Amino acid sequence: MSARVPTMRDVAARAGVGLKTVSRVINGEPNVSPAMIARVQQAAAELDFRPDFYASRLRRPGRRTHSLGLLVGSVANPFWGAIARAVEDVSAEHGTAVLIASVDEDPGREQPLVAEFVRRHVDGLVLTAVAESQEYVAAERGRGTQLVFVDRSPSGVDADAVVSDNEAGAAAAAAHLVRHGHRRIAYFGDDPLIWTARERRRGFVEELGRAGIPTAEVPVVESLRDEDTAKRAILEVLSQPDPPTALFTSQNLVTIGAIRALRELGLHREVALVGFDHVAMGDLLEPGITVVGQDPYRMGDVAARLVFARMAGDESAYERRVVPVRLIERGSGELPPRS
Amino acid sequence: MSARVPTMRDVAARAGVGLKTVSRVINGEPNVSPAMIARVQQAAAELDFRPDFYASRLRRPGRRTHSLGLLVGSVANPFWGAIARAVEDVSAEHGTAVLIASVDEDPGREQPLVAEFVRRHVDGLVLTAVAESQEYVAAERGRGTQLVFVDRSPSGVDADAVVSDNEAGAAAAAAHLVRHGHRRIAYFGDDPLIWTARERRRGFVEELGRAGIPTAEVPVVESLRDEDTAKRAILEVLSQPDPPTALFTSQNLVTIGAIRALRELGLHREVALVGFDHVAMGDLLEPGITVVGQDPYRMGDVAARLVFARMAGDESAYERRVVPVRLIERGSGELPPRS
DNA sequence: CTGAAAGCGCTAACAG
DNA sequence: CTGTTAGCGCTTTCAG
Repeated sequence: MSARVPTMRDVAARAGVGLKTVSRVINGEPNVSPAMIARVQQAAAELDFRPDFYASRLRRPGRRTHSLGLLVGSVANPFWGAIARAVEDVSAEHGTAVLIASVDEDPGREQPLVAEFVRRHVDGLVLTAVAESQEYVAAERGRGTQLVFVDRSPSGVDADAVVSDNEAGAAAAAAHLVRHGHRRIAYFGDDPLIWTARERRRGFVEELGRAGIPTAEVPVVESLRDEDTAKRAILEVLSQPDPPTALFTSQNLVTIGAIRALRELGLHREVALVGFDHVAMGDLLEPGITVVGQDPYRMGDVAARLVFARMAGDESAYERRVVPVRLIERGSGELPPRS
Repeated sequence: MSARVPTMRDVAARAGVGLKTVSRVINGEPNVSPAMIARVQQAAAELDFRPDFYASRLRRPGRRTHSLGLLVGSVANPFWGAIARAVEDVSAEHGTAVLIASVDEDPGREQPLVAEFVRRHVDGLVLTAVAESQEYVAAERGRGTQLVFVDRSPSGVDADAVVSDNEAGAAAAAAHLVRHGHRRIAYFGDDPLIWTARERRRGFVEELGRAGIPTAEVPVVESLRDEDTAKRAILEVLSQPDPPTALFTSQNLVTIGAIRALRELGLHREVALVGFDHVAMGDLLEPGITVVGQDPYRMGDVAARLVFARMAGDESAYERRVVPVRLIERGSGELPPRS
């Protein structure tokens, strides 16, 4: 059923020339007479010949596949979608194809997915670290695969990483709430196994400490990984005696859970809220949602350019590039504490 | 700098066996003594040998690369993100890698991106049609590449396609607004070059006709491709004398533009709105946004399963699978006409 | 300028 | 059960 595909040999036969001449023409190598070029091109066109990308790779020095492996949390999440799009765009500039995979937050899937990329001989990797250690990548690197981590710093290995300024952003959120008069501020975060979650918690709690709030007394709820768990946790905290007057949510799904919880209790104009990362339409809600905005497209862009630089031979020291974040006031974070 | 990678030959030498024996062990072929298996596996482990995926493909019947090309509008858009995620998930079940690319709405990019996928010998393609004709895919199919279109039906070629029930959804929106008493209802849509935009307009306008509204009098504004253009167009229509009492927006970005325009004019509780496709947080706005909800994950899932069936040899007639949509009432679409 | 020979890393086909 | 030989489609090397 699947038709036989013409090879270079077929083209050579049809054009009545040697195999190597066809190879020269197809690859645009010099030192071929115009007449030959024409004959070969015609024969190739007549057969609709397409060179076998992977066969040609086999004998070429460097053996590049001009492809790149991209491991994201989940493409279905707009945050990762923006990162993916940036990586795609930069890759397109370099004639490089992008292989994509989503790990979710399953540590066990990270290494197999990376191994799969490597098996396919990608030239570079843009990775999201979800496992406890990324030590295993050393072996891949030893084989000449360049790699960079995005969004989260790796453990157990020295490598390039492009991350948001998580700590500063969370600290800014804390300072903002304190400035608006809050003292009882609760933290709702993702799984502390995730690097960003730890950074944000640290930035947040330490800033409260600097503001003179005993850090031991800050309510901290963690391991919230979806809207629903977050919503339930927040409902519970708010229904206890002497509840917090302000909330900080360390991630967009948690922020959405908080919004839903506050609405359900009718407290969305009473309890202040600052979220880390954008929430869609956050400016159109009542009140608008104050967030620490990240720039995922920028992160993806920087990360991709970094791998391409490495692939081009850049051997300077590994670095951590920090992409700034920005507190965006939209109402929910400027609510005063309830009497 | 990039280290030399061990080959099967190296493993054979180290284990003191023939090349083919190593091949057998690596591929789990039968008829190898346990002792041999152990020796080979140890040698392979010591060298951290990994078979060359593409070299092995070369001599294998079928020549499968176990990879799939996915062309979406843009991964940065959650609609396509969900489709991409579904395709990824199904592909993972089949041990197949996903190559991804975004076309935006640039008709000129479609064919080159598909050609690039084909050049890399993907086994199958999941495609979004943005060019005027998809006739060119016939050549690819002739080479044994299976393909399916998603979201939009192709032109000029008979092929599998998975689409939303655009016409019925748009008609349902029109009927809903009529039922709530509206007669002057405006349509705001995307570029009519896009198949879905045409289908939705047709479904919408024809339903109004059936309701006895002269279709020639229905205000139709098209070619709105982003929030901003949409917002401006809607502001303009609403500021004219005798403005519509209800709006239908045929796409999520246009819907968002409409929401912004209505807010700016303070008319969000006066003018009814039904949008096609989900808008994030649409249920939390005031009023909630009534939409015709699509199921992009489902579309991606069905499309992916269809290509895999084709790749497995299914040669039944090409079909168009229609994924149902659902009108979700949330407030904005149930507003009565202003006096 | 052109082409024949060798070989990339691996698997199929065929002997032992 | 094991190994040898040929060859996948192409590029390199090297000789005309």
